[in-house]
Amino acid sequence: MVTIYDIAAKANVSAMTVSRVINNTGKISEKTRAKVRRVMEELNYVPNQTARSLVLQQTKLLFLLITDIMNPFYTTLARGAEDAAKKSGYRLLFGNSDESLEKEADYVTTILTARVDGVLVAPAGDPSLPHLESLRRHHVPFVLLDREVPGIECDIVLGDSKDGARRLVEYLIERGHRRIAMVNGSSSISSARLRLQGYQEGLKLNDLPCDERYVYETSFGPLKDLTEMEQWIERMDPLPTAIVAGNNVLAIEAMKLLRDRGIGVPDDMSIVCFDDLGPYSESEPFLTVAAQQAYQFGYMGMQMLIERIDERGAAAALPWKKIVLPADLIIRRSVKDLAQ
Amino acid sequence: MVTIYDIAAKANVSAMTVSRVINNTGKISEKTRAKVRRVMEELNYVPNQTARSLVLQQTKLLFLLITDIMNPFYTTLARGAEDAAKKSGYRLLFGNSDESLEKEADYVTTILTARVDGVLVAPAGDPSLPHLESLRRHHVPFVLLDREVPGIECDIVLGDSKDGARRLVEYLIERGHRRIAMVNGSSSISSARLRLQGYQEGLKLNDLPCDERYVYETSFGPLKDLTEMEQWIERMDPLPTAIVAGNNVLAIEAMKLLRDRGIGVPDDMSIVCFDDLGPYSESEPFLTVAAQQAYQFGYMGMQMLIERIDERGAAAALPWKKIVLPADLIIRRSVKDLAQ
DNA sequence: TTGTATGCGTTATCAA
DNA sequence: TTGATAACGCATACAA
Repeated sequence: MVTIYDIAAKANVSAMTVSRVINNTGKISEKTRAKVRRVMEELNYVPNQTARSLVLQQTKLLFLLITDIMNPFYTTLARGAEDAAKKSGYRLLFGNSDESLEKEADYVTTILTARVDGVLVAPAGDPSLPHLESLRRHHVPFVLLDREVPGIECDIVLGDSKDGARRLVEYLIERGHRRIAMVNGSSSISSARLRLQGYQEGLKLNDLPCDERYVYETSFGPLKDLTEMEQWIERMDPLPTAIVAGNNVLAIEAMKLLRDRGIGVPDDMSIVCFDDLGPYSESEPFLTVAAQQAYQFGYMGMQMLIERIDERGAAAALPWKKIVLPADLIIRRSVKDLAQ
Repeated sequence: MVTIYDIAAKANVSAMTVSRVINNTGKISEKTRAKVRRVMEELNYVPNQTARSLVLQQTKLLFLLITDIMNPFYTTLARGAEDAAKKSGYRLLFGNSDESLEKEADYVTTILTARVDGVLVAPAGDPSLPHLESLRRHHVPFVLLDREVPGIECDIVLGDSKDGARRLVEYLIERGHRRIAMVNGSSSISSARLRLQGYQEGLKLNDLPCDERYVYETSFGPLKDLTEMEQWIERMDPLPTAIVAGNNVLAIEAMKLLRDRGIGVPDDMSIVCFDDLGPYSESEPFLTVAAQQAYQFGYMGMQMLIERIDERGAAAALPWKKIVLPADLIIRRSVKDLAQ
């Protein structure tokens, strides 16, 4: 490996002079600067970030941990985070926890040992608490995305899940739907809980009963086994006329199951969901969604994180910030108007 | 930061003893081992990978560079790479070049300075050559994915693009299509070139003319501006009865444009494409595709990479390996049978 | 404007 | 079975 000493020797200067040229610090004569530069090019020198990090105690590396790399919500969010990080001269690394606490724990280890300067985390759920405490204990600044974790105070970017879910339900009710079911993510996830609350609130505000057989709880993540959801659909009698899905993945999976049973959307069943579908949002049946501002989640979260890092060591710590982004109701064609 | 010396002091041993406990090397009495372990827990010690990498000259970190994090082909591939890396005790970091040479160059810098042990690269295209040469010059083992780059010899996992494209065309011809257009990625990308060749070959084998006005070249990546593609569609006279898309992104975008002009799929226009759509493969209109084994790309590529890393320093270097994975033709419902 | 000495946290080597 | 010392590649503080 070519080191700063190799450059120094070949350029007839000290290692320090080379270091100064690399970092543009101190005063260097143009002549030596040019000479050093030339030798660096010749030898294809690349500074060893490992050594640099060791002495500087910072890596200029940020980390984004998402829970489902197959979900357009998170990939769009990743693009936002990427752009914001780049703008501030940080590099960004990704990790994918797959909604698994175990993998999340693994990534926390990576993060800790890699000594990244900060982390953007979409936690797997409430049980992620020890992972976050671990980050906190080791003074790794982090910003939470999309999900709150009871027991930890921190900067966070959230969507207005309750409001969004309520609006989805009200939209359905306005179109004459009375039997509205919900398929949702795990209740150990704050956003899932809020979406359920919003759903229930929407029903109550319109004097509709909350039949718990119409609510099915599973995982937001990549679903391996759909037989349970299938059974749920079969058990519902009478069938609902509409289903609210807690996120886009669930909506897609539910639609597949319905289709397999000859139940078409929107003719035989209406479906709405949280989160848009990225590039696939305009595939039939043009799902009506409460679209979260995925890109902004990443972009604003990253800004908060970098702010937090830059102000590290400041006399008074800033109070924790919480950004709540509204969801946009995008009306497409997955809902049948029963009121006509 | 808690260091190995803090542990050593509190446990009344030397730093070396602590190091041995951490790494399970050398002979340690059970008593001291237990004592050291206890102190480590107490102080929440996490080894500093930065320091460790500096002395060991290896990071146990692998890198996966993809070109489009929004594309299910790459996210599925990423899952495969992740699984294979984990199996061998490596950690995996992701980067997203967005089909941009500039961002790719940036990530190469990250890779070089971060001293990762190896890289899986889906190159942006032929102009990626200098980036790969840079990796080679710095002895960073790498495996190419999905695209060849003329001028560099290395391990690589490819799809059989030419064969897949030809089969897509032949499928269309069998169903009575005669005017078949193609929208494709940049000709600076090997897989795009091969898909074009496969398309042309399919036509020629069936004595159909290759009208160059029926071929439109753009980018595989996130498309910002669709006006050019729109103009291409308008210019074609007569309209083709079918379009072959060089990848899934292009198929989706083309479909949107067609739909906006009132041209329905498959009734007014048939569409097929390379690459499946992940979770959205069963959205209407159920695209017929030449599905690549995305997960296998990642999994096998990662295996080759790790093999290469493990055998570094071996007397005789292994010859370069090339894996070509066939594409599976998945028939769904985006093609109209004109032959009936 | 340039150079010397030192330390970042860890492990390899050799000695005890 | 344990410990002292040096080294990994770089930047800070101070000296020249």
